[in-house]
Amino acid sequence: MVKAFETLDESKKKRIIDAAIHEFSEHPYEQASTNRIVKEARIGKGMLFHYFETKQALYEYLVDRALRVMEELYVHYIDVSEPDFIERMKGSAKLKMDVYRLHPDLFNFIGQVVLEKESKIPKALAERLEKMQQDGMTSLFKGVDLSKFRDDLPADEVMKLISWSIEGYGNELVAKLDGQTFVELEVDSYWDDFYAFLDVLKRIYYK
Amino acid sequence: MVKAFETLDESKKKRIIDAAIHEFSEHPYEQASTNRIVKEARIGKGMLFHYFETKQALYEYLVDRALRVMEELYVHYIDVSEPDFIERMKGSAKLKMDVYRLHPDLFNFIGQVVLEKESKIPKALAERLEKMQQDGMTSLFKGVDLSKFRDDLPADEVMKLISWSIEGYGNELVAKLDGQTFVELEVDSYWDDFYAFLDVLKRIYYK
DNA sequence: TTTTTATTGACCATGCTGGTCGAAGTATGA
DNA sequence: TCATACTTCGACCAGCATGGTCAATAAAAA
Repeated sequence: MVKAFETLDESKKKRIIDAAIHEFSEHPYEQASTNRIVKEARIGKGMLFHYFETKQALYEYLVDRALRVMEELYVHYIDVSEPDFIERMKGSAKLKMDVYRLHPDLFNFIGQVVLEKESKIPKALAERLEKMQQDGMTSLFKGVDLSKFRDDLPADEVMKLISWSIEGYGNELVAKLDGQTFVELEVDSYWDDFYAFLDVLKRIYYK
Repeated sequence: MVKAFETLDESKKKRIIDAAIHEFSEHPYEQASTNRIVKEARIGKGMLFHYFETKQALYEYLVDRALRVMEELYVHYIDVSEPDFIERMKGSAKLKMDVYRLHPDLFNFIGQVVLEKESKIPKALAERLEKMQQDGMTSLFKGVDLSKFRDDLPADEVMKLISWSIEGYGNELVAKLDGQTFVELEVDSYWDDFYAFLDVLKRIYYK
């Protein structure tokens, strides 16, 4: 039962969750292996199935947990009051980065859950996931001060163009950094470059 | 031996290649199943291993073939003489679409090959693949008439921004069309929209 | 008819799967 | 000290899918 799991050593609990999230973030549900999970978590196979009745139960526990973490973060940290679109995107990028630093595997895990063709999660969870995606979308685009945009283009087109540009910038950065272990000091300079890039976007898309 | 395979009925040969490419485009090497391949190709298991000694040999044959097709297409159809960057991107998008229409699974297959972590292909093939990616990149960016660009931004930044915008546009379109079977007639209107979008980009990034 | 070639799919050893369970270890309490 | 309860382990299970083989057959050629 999950009860037994909840009253566990905090560190062992973390080890198990991390191992499981890691496994499920790298393989789709069917391919994810409970054997690898217990190995990485350094526990016996029996324990995992003592805490969680089935692989499926473990998976649902993880999805619920991941959603909880994300909901928490989004509610607390997203600044919907910022009317400047690009500034809002900046905040969102920072949030994303923070989450990534705090929970490296969480993003990929949720990504896998979304990708899953035949959804392995019960309807209630699926709906929470959907809602989160929806909310994330609207919180980025709603209540923006459109008057700042150049007015030879529809505002929604401008916002799309800005998002795509930022996305492209991010992808390029990730590709460039891939494999590198980046020193703390350098990080700041990456942010500075990013801010400069955002200023370029302002010059292009703002009045 | 491959010899036997080459002298095969053209239609059966195609059935086998298509089935194999399909399988390898949907699963990474290890997960791809020879059983599914022979089933889809409607041949006995024995035949596959009569034509190709091992799964690995089949895989290499397919990679070689895919590279050949792509090299052919790129050489014949890319217009490196077009100095207008956005027009060149337009051509590239059209080419991509044509290839996709002609060989739907080929793109995904090559994608899988590139993704493969521990490369399953011998060095010679890997180098050809690398070269193709390199060439594709340079053929897009080399010899462009930079004087058309607005001059308050470095030319390479402009080109990146344009590429990212087009990529974003494409992704959105694909997401929107996902699952729909699109009628021939509608396709033209999608292209029209795309051309209009390219004009917007010209307005933004050209003098 | 005989010989050669093309083709099949049942079969094999192997390896991994989610899940079980008896046993051994540890803590608690009398 | 002994007995009871709770953890923890990993060998083990049946099931399934894998890449690859090969004896048997069908088709074609001689």
